[in-house]
Amino acid sequence: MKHEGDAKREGDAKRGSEIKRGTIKEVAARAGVSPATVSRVIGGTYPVAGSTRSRVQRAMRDLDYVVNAYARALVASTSNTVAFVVNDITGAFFAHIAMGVEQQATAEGRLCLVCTTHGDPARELAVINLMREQRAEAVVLVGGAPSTPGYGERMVKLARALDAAGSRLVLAGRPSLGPDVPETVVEYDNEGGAFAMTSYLLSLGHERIVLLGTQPGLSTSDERVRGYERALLSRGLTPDQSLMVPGEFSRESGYEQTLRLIADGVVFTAVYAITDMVAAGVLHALREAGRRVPEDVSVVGNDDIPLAQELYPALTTVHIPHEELGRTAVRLALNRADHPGAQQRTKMGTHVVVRDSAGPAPRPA
Amino acid sequence: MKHEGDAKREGDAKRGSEIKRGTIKEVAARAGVSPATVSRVIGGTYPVAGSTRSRVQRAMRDLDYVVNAYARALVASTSNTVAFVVNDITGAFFAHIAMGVEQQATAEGRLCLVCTTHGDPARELAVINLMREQRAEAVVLVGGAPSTPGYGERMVKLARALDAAGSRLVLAGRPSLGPDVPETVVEYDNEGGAFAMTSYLLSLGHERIVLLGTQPGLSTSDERVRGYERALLSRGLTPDQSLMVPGEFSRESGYEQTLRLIADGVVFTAVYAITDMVAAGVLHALREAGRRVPEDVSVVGNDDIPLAQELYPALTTVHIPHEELGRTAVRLALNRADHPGAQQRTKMGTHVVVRDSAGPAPRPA
DNA sequence: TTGAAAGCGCTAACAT
DNA sequence: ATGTTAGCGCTTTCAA
Repeated sequence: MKHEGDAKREGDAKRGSEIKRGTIKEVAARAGVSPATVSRVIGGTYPVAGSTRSRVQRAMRDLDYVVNAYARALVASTSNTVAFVVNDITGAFFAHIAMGVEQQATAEGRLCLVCTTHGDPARELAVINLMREQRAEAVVLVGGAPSTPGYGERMVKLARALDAAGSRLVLAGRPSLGPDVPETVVEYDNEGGAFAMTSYLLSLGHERIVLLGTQPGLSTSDERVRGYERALLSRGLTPDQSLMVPGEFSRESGYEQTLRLIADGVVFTAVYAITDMVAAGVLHALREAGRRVPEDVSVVGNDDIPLAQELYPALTTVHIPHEELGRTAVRLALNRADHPGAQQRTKMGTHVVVRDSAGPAPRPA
Repeated sequence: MKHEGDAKREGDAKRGSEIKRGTIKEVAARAGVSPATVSRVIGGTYPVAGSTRSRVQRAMRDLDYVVNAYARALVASTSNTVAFVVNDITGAFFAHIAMGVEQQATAEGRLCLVCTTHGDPARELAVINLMREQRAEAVVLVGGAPSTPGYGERMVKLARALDAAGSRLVLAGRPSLGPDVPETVVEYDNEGGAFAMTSYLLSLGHERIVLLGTQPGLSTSDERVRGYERALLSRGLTPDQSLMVPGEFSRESGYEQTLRLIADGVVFTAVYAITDMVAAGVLHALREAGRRVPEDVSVVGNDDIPLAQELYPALTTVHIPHEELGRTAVRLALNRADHPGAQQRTKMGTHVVVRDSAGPAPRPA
């Protein structure tokens, strides 16, 4: 009905022309052939006489014809579409993975659907169903997973449903749902990165290292916490709960929590911000508080988003191969039919990138 | 054929089950009603007896049924899809506009298709055609337009083609194609922002202001150049070609061009970087060269991406209402049928955000 | 090499 | 309130 309205109004404005979407039939009529022949010309995968072909092509050009992707998808029962679901396109972390996803999808001749969830698990589930309606060939979930009760089971169900329909659930940067779930997962070594980073700080002589911005229940956060604790323990240190401070993955949170730590008189010589964005806030707060980085306090981050290089001092952080991760995820998912034996679960490496924001622990005054 | 292969392999793995996508017919059979009734239950816009309704809903749940968006779109001849075409999702500038687009599209019940062009006009044209196939309700082009010869005409053709098919070409942050083109354009006041920023620097006593990163032919760049020149002229100053240096919209370019200026011995007291990213490079180069900001040199940017606040010193820049722009673009495009009189061309305001990177011009030594 | 016809899954008249 | 029928635009047997 909406389109009726459309047509009428536009009709008034432009001497009675209806909304016309050229169809294969019209092309056929104009070229004096049957629709089937036009279809064959379009498909290109079937013998058509040269003269007929050019007549048809001519007609298509004259009518400025474009195929109807829906009609085609309906009969082909494949959509050439990859969907990706992201927390927030705006964040550099997500954006770079998304970039990889889009690149690979395009390279494989697919279109990309995006949806954002803003961290809402319910919305995530809803969105995946939308993608199911769209018959997306793969649904890529980007970034850390919540672990609210019941969430896991529902995801498993969705994974199976997608699988049954010939589609695929892809987890990029989040943990597997279980051993028997039909899924493609590409993780990165969160725990290893956190372990390496914490070890690095320890090797610089730091012992009271704040881990800032933990979010219990979020996979990304939990894994980093584990790496941090493991590094401490392996040096014979006991993780101090008062040094592990929860917070959001945001600049503001980093800023506020740091000010609070200082106000509370907590003693520390290094801050491991759980995210580069958080680190940005930490740096800001320390500067305001008159503490020098890295002379008085060392600050490190995690993710190695482009911002890390721009911060002052340039941020030492854990590098994650964002784009590569996105590309791999899509590649695995789309080619699984052709390589039945191929591994559908991969973990990519991470490593510490040393810049200027961390230095030796200051001597106790 | 690809799916045949799929099915066979999966079949081998999982005791002979075919790929099955539940259809409305199966639901109907299970509920003991006709397909039409199921359709009515789904649509919800038609009277159905309570008992029948619940039987149908039961069947849908049992079969884990989801509608086929393609079949639906085919008959409804509307896709519920908005496409957006972007240079590079990774850039904060694009990402924030994209965010606005996605938000509004979602709010209006549409799905989002994304494509990236990486600045290639040919690819842009190709992508728009893809969107035409997808019958997207609106195709949103985000960011500055190239002005290669012939490009304009082809865009006009596409705008008309989309219009004829009931779709809409939307230009977000790029100039109109012409007065009689069926398009929705939401610009922002590029020239005004550049004028205001340049005036601000002039008012601080700067006279030799470098404009760094111009790209002749790119709409965004050209407009900013105009604003810069107009501000100078209105103070009786003549724009000095040697102070307008071309470059890419990137950090690296800002860095290199600044070093080159210094090496060449060009005299200046302020740098107006055409983009915040460029400004980041400028700051870096100046720091390396031992020039203090803002004491020795003032630096300002344009766009007000989040990075601007993180830079040290925090960057004075021109604010652009990115998300608002994206939202407005989609809103106008989707609601044009309901508000036939509504303006389809808008220009949003920009303004200078004063932070710490610009100060009074230094006294000549 | 080409055409005719069937049908993909759904909705929307038109009947009942 | 529900069922029947006829397509939407395309691809794909099956014939010719």
